[in-house]
Amino acid sequence: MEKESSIQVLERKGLKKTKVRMALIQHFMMMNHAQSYNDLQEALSNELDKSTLYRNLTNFEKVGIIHRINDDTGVSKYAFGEPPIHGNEHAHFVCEDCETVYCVEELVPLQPNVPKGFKTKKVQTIIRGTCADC
Amino acid sequence: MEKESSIQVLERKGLKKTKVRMALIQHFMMMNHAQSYNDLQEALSNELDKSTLYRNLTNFEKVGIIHRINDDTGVSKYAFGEPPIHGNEHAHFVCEDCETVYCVEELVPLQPNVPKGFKTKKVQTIIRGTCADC
DNA sequence: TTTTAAATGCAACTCAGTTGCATTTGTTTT
DNA sequence: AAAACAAATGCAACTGAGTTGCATTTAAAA
Repeated sequence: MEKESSIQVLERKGLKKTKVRMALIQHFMMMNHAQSYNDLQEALSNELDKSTLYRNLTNFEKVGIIHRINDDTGVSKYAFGEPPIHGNEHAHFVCEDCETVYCVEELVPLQPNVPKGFKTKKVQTIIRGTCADC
Repeated sequence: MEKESSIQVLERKGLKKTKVRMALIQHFMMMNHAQSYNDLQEALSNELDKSTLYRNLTNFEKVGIIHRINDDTGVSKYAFGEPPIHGNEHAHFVCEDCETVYCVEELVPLQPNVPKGFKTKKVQTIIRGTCADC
């Protein structure tokens, strides 16, 4: 399975191929952990407008290029790849030392029991601990 | 097992018994679902100062009267009771219709497998679906 | 009752994220 | 290849959650 280029990603999703988007996608493909707004700005030398970046993140999430992760910091982070949907679940590991967020395979798909009348649609898991670098 | 009063809670935790705190705790004890800053302001007729409320929430959380919950809205919610610690886990149910957050018993304590070098300390679970009222 | 420390209220601030609008760029049509 | 169109960008101003410093009040201790 060949690795897809940023251009191919944009074509496949039917989005315009702009410099900003290609740089963003290339960066996401390089990183093995989730990126915050600030991480991305820094990676792109702070040359990018705030609203442009946020709008691209929103669009990328909508079409499934990236997915948004909510750790406990109150700051959203984004990682490359489809959002975890039913049957394709994965968990997020938050390092308590360096705050880095990684996507990890979710092996045990837990079936929580909920009160009567409640219907479970999906389950999100956040694992907290220390990462390999800390 | 007798139900504890708000005064007793504050005494047990070694906190000063103020009107604001008693009103807050009484409200938390009444509600069966998590409360946001706005929920609490409304419940207290918007008579309370912003910083006072936030400082009390922070203190209550620190001593374990309430625990903070992070759903995906970016707005913190708080629920009565000890925070979920290891051996005392519970999950949070977020209704996708009304955005209400409930604490539910976590029956299956899942053991996610993480990459080599990663150490799991705790696992947080968010269940999404529809609640009994929706 | 006086003293002391902590809780409250107020105002000003920070920081993430959003919105409206003018300009530019990528893509489509002729 | 040029014109036309829609979507993407940049800018500025805004929103809303949460924080901080400081003066005043209140609960608890002496």
